[in-house]
Amino acid sequence: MQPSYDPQAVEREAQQFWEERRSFHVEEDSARPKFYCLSMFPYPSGKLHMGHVRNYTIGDVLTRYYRMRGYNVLQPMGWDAFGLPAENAAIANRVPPAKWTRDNIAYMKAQLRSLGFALDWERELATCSPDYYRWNQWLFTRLYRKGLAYKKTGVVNWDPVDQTVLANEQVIEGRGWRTGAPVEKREIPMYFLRITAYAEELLAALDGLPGWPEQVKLMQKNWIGRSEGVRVGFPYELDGEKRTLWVFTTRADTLMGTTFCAVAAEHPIAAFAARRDPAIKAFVDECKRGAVMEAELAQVEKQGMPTGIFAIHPLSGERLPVWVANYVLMGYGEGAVMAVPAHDERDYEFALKYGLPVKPVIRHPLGERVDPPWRPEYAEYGACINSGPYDGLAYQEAVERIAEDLEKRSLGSKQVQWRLRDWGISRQRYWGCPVPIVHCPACGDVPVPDAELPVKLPEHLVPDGSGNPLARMPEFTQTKCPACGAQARRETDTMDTFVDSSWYFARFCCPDQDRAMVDARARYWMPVDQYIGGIEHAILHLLYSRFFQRVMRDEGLLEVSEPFTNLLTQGMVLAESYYRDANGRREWINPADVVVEKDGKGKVLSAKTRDGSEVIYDGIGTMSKSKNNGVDPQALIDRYGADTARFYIIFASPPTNTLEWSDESVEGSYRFLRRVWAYCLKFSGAAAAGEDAGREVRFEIHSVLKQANYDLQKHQFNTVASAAMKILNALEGLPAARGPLAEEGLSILLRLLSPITPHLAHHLWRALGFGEDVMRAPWPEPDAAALERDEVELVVQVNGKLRGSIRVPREADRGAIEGLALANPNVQRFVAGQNVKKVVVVPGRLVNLVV
RNA sequence: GCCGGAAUGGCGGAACCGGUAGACGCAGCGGACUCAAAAUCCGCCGGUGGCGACACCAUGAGAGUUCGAGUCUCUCUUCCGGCACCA
Repeated sequence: MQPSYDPQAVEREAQQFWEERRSFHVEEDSARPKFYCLSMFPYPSGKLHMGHVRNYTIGDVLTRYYRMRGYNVLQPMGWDAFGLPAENAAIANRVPPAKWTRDNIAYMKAQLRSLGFALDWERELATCSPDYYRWNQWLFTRLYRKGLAYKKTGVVNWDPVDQTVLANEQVIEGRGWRTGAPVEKREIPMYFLRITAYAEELLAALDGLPGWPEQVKLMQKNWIGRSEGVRVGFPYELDGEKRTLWVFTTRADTLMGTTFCAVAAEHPIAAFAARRDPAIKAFVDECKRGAVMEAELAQVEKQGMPTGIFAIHPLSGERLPVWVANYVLMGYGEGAVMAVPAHDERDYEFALKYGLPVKPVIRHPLGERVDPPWRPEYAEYGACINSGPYDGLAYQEAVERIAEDLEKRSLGSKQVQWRLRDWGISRQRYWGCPVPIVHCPACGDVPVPDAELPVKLPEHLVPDGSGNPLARMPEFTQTKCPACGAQARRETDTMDTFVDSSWYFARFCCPDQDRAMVDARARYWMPVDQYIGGIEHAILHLLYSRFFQRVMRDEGLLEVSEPFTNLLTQGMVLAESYYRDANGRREWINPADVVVEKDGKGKVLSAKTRDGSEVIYDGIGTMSKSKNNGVDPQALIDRYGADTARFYIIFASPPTNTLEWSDESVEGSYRFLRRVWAYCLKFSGAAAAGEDAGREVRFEIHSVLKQANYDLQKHQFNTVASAAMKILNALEGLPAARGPLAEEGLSILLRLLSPITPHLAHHLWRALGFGEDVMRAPWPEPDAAALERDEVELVVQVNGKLRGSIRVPREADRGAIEGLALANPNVQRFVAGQNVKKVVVVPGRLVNLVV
């Protein structure tokens, strides 16, 4: 053995060993249980960031652990390679997105290799490859023919100066990121996938996912948003023509309290009113300005205008004014609401602002009156009042009766409403998968036939920020109609990159299949047994993938309905940020360049740059370019090696928590690995002693191992790293450097470490002669005999407060325990002269005397 | 605004079913080794009081359930993630 730990040499040697043996290549094998372990594939943004390293380290720990437990483990890797950043880079550097993307992939792949992940690189795929995206196109044409893909208008952010559609991310405070021009909403034709057709199933099936975190299931449930209510029609007249204004409500019991109706700015009534009244037109135009983000819309001040149109209450016959209001969303329900100010907070605020009547119709916990300010009790359920024939009815009954009465008049019925909207997949961008449609003047929209797929994206174009360069390329746009052969124009929109990532996990099972989207191998590997990725994907990506899995199932491509059996959502990686004032602007200083001074207790006194100028601490937050607080994983690997990086990331925090970066703790992890090396060195050089003392040490090692195995099941890997430290501490306490117990303990330690620090464990396992390949050794299990004890320690409490402890034989009965507890001198002090009313004995833990 | 989380020493975290709060590590302090430094090793390390045995306080804040609450219930505060075109 080398006298000191040289991570670079150890890692080079281990990686070479694995590569020569194709250690991570797997095939279908019916003799062993399969385990498909998948981490979310990266967007090739340039270089790995710490979040990637964390994600893939967690996945790798699981992969290596399951391998050692005897599973046939698939862990693949690929590239989510289409997307906006490549176009931004193209605009900035005048490089084609294809080249930029492929260069990034090459660099990041080398980084992933240097981290020693047990990845089957023979399955690598990139979504920007025609071999991959042709199956997006193929599936799209199937869905189009089934009506599960269709065209309608959708709303986009429009930059009037660049004449370009902007992503939400490109809208900064309501303005275009490059032009600074106020962004407008614009309606354009787009293709949609009918995810709502699967809403019911996507919701119901959440109950069958015990391996998913409750919080994610709850978020998806709320996102899908099933609500039962009543669709209500309010008749009105426009230019003498009879029409009905439809609304949806979950509170039909409050229908008699409706004092006005409100419609979204995009609603036909608003459009009509705007045509005859310039003031309304100005207001509607104002509502249509600004970006499409819901978070922004929900926070603007509630505003509205009367349209001058009146609708008739379907039951009372009252004339109700119809308003346009900015808080009504066109995308949800009917784009119109019945307003019941007495029992809805938003309606109440609006009514108060514009002097509209408030009519209480529910007896709420505070009584029958509704007086300002708004109280949440006003919205609670209660018996109907001021509601004519419905007076006295409770919620459920009132809804039934009102729905019946509406149905008799053909002005409503009970209905289920979903919050989930169909998925608009058209993007007016270049670097994406072309939508395989041809527009023919005679035949309309014609899907591209299978034989002509893929519709290849030309790779040499360089976008400039205005419009889609594909649209300016006649070689691409001009084509023949596949149906009639006439001159036709090819669609230039590309697909949302979420389409690419909604089925890549199935393609990893058979990436070389060129005749079908997936084959029988996908039926062997799917579903993914363990999926690992950021919590930020809890809704969109995971819901789209569940949708695609079902679509592919219904196409006969896959058997199972759920793509991911178990889900682990990792926390974000955070870092401190520092800035100094540079002429009124904040100049962000990378934490690596900041020297922090602390007081005797470790509290931060001051922070300075290396050249001595004072900087201001801005707290802890996600690593971002804007705050210049990113820690480059490469610097870490170069300095300490991959194993230290991996160990630190696992040790610092449980996988689901945020991880706060600390350079000092990295140093501590490195120190531990050096200690492991030093101990092994001492062990290898020592003569074997016959016996080493230590029933206690053996008990310690095996109980730590037992706990570590339990923690692995729970995916609490930080305490597994702690367990490795505890075992080393225990071994270092042994009198002899080498003996049977040292040997046993070391073999446990190295196997326990091997999923976390695989290179080090690989090297030491071989160097100490335990075997050829630690990955092929069985996972260590605690020895029941080592865990047996004759005596146990019990804590003694008086009235729940700790007063002492006693040692009792393992088999001691209640009476004996009670006697020993009372005999304890300190316990006596607190019990003396008082009646013991009750004695609680928790076996193996404590005795509580209640006096 | 709506939906979902989180909060424990100076710091990251541990505490399995409601049963010894602070495992393991970082930082800090003291010491050994050294000409010196680094590295390494040993000891201390939530707060207050006490020579000490020990006592009291303490898991974001406030209430509640319980023999016993970091853990369960309610209210609140702060921070984080998502909100459909960032991925």
